[in-house]
Amino acid sequence: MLTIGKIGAQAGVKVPTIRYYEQIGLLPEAGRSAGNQRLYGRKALERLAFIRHARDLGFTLEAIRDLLSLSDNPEQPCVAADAIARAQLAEVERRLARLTALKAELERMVVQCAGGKIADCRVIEVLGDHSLCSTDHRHPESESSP
Amino acid sequence: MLTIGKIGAQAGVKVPTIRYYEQIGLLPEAGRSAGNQRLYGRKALERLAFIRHARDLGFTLEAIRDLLSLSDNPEQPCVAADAIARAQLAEVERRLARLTALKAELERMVVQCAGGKIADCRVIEVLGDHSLCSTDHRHPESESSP
DNA sequence: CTTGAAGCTATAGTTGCTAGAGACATTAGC
DNA sequence: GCTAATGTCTCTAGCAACTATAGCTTCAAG
Ligand SMILES: [Zn+2]
Ligand SMILES: [Zn+2]
Ligand SMILES: [Zn+2]
Ligand SMILES: [Zn+2]
Repeated sequence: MLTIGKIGAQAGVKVPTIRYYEQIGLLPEAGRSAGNQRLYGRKALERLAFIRHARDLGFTLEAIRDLLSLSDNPEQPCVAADAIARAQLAEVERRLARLTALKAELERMVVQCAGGKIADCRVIEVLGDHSLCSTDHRHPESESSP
Repeated sequence: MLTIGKIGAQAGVKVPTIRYYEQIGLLPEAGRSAGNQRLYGRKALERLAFIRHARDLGFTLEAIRDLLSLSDNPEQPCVAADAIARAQLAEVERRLARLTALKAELERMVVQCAGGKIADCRVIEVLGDHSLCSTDHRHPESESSP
């Protein structure tokens, strides 16, 4: 049996994050020691590692919740799991396309600026006027998460 | 003079977002009509469009705050503005690299799964074991070991 | 047996908004 | 002029997915 700090270190997840996962029902309530401290076994560690890995791959906690409940029923067909993975792939491809456009725009900005006064700064100028951009990088969506 | 809904439509920013920007000091407090409604002029519209464009390019509000205060001093050198843009470019490139690895991993997962039971699902299997991955796609910030 | 690290609960903060409630202002049609 | 529809006002709360703090209790090493 491992303490919360130990599985945290093993799975690469911070202690408060593990408690958070338990709080939102992603991890089952852990058993407790005589002194009320959480104790985990091998199954809990595997589950936590699964969550961590899926988070690393950009899945939302909601998607992970579904994946976990699927993986708890090994006899079911895996179509649903594959669909979640394909949706995540599509999402990653969307972000990739957007970031590629952003990169081009930012490169143009920094390359075109000759340095000098703010009044002549190409960065400031372009930021103030999208028509100076070379691509249509609009269409706002999550650009921040992973 | 434009109402909040009008500049919102012109700049492509939702009304509550404009009020939020004012609240956090990104936009100056707007003048008011006799009936206490916000009124905006051309300068405010330009400032809002600047913010919107910078957001579209992925800048944080904190970076935008700095860019705005720089652009308010046109005689200053633009080194600081260029540095912010280059930092943003670096950030975009970092995300791009990570998303590219993620895309490869997700593609591998969905391609390798033959369909069938969850017990044999490659998606579930790989999510449970990072050593089955072909790249090191892990999130850098989350990993800080002593 | 003491001390310091690790654990506990509970609350609040982060970022960049978005949604809702309930009251007031403005405008269009009649 | 009047009414109805829309627009705007303030305020609060909520989203994801944690992270940080405060003030305790418990555990393990020396
Ligand atoms: Zn410049
Ligand atoms: Zn642009
Ligand atoms: Zn499968
Ligand atoms: Zn992996």
